[in-house]
Amino acid sequence: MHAIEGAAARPAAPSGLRERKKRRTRDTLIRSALELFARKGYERTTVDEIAEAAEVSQRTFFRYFANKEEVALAMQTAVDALFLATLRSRPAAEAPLPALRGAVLGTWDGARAVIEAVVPLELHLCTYRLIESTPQLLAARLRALSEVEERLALEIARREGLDPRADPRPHVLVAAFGGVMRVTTRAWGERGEGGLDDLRELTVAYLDQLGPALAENWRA
Amino acid sequence: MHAIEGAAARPAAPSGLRERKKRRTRDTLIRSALELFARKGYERTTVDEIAEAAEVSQRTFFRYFANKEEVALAMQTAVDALFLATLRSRPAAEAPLPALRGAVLGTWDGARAVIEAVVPLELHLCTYRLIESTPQLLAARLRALSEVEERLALEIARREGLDPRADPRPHVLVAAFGGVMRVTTRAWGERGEGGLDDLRELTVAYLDQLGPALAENWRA
DNA sequence: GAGAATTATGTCAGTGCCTGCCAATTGGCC
DNA sequence: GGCCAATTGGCAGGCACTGACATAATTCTC
Repeated sequence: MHAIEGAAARPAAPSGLRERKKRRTRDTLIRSALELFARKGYERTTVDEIAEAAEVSQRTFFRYFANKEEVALAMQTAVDALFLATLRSRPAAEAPLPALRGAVLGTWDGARAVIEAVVPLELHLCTYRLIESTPQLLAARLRALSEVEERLALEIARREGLDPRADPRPHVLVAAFGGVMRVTTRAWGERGEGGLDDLRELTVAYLDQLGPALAENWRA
Repeated sequence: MHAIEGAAARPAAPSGLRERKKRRTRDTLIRSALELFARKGYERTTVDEIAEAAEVSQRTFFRYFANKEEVALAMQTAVDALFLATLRSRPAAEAPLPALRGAVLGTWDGARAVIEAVVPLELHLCTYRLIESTPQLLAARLRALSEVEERLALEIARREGLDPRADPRPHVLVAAFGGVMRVTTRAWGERGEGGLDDLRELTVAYLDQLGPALAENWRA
């Protein structure tokens, strides 16, 4: 095991006993961690507790996750990979912003399956709010998002046949888009309740405000 | 001392011997830390070394800064406060986006003075790149920026007489603006060399791409 | 199917960040 | 000088994380 592999890593999964066992251990670690985090909070949960709940040693935990943050953000990372894959599958004729918008809306369906294969959906929604309310986790999440944005920008540049070093538009577009997505997630989290459908709805509403917000006169 | 106070905290600084000594200790800690970080890298510098260089105990270090990240980002925090103050001093008639743009450009001048009162400008520029290249610092910086953005959004809402809970435009605008600012800083850092003037120039160039990047057809 | 090669896991010791606690020192004020 | 309040230092300890080595489990090879 060199690094954490995306959900769709290799074309044909080796799927020996070893691989399946590793996947099970990893999933168990994630589930144990998210449950403990939801119950006692992130900072009040020690890695030792997570390892014990998953019935492995602390050292093994750190062989699966580089740090405590990584296990907390594991499902978000999986969804990020799905989002990127969805964008790549968009028709080449589509303009950049509609492609991003379409990809984000198209991701929710697949995301549900990816998540529920590991943890209950309810627990994942709890984690969203946990991240927003835990400074250290929010910081780590924002950093991960900035890496996603970088890859999105490269993909947009590729689609448009541009050199991302020469033309700032891919990075600028993705930065603006990413900013709106974060604000959306945050606003959704603050609303307290609400499921994935509400988040989807809010996403549309906020993205539609991007044009008007940049307009000179808001009173028009 | 309850918390870190902005550069312009109280109307009349008490300025007793005690206060001056505290400020000197704090500035010395920042300078010592940034020098060590620039020389040996962030992770390879221990808090003990910083404290020793500033001739205080480790315990005292943690009375001035909540953690190691905070001292690394101290100057950026000061500039953030200046930026917010600059925005507040903008004419009320100005539209949101021009006000943000004007504030960011107007901040550079004052920033130079604020910085050089504590550390050499050159060292501060080094720190910018250090942050970009140190995962933990970048994460902390992004989180701090998201807090700044929240306050910016509230200020924009106030200027426009809007309820930020009801109208998403302040948050959406600031998120897009903040995203572009981060991309700008990043691009500037990757260019290797370049001073504050280059950053200012790049800021203008990137902000001007915001409209075009959101347009449907980039080939027009 | 037995042994060899590979890989995952456990144990242990150690470093560094950070905190609570209490004693000692220092500055402010009469 | 002498009292009060604030600052500081030292110490013990918890927790995140890492390197090194031994052990146990798979997979490979014949």
